[in-house]
Amino acid sequence: MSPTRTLPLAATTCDDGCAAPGLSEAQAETVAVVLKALADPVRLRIWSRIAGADGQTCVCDLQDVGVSQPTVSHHLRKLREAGLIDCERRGTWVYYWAIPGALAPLDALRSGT
Amino acid sequence: MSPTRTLPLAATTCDDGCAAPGLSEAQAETVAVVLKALADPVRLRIWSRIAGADGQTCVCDLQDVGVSQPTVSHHLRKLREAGLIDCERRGTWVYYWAIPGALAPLDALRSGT
DNA sequence: TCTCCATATTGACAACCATCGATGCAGATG
DNA sequence: CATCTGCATCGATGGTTGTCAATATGGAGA
Repeated sequence: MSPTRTLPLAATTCDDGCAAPGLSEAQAETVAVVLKALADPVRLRIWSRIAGADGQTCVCDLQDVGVSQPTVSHHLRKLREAGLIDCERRGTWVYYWAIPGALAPLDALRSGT
Repeated sequence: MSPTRTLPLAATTCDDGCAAPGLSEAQAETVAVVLKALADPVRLRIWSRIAGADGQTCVCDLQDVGVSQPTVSHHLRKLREAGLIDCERRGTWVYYWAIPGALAPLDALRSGT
């Protein structure tokens, strides 16, 4: 209950003429999902190997990134939940590949809208 | 102390001929700094406004993103510590702008190397 | 069926993080 | 000098996350 103010007529804001709306809340949420999935050094290296591979990548080829086997599995699940990779089991081994266009949301960072 | 094994001759690994080195540990660390800074919906919206603005952006124009003023300040600090933005105080108000080329490390995601 | 191997899941724990209210600080203004 | 305002910092808190040891799962082979 503030008293009746009659004088907030002048400069309640700065005059930089800013009106840029930027990303919407929904857009930001979508992009953040991808960014969060990649925002870890270990996951980044795993992703770069899978995405940079010619075909598919066996999990057994990802065990030299410096963390334990369960941790690698944990990171693979995170990348899968973010829609960046998918996998298939063939016999004893499990193979992962990058989902095409999964990084498309990141284009929203490049400039407007 | 495992006993002398003489038979690990066959298939200890799969045969997908994978040899992709992917990002180095140092590279991953660098890229992850930028990704971590942007991997939050609120920071993303703040960044998109600052980076999308014509000139500089006054903090007072960033107070409508849905969090308290101290939280906005906290996010601005995170972005600054990550080298994405810089600021300057002019009189009563503080103005922020995007550091050119700050997103360059993200090019490492696009393909090889 | 019994064993072995590759991978996933579980449970626990320490570290980190986003958020807010309260407070501090620096210009501007009277 | 006193006060107001815009922004930053502090301290606390609940939630999330990366990590590992232990265990489960499921296919292959003896």
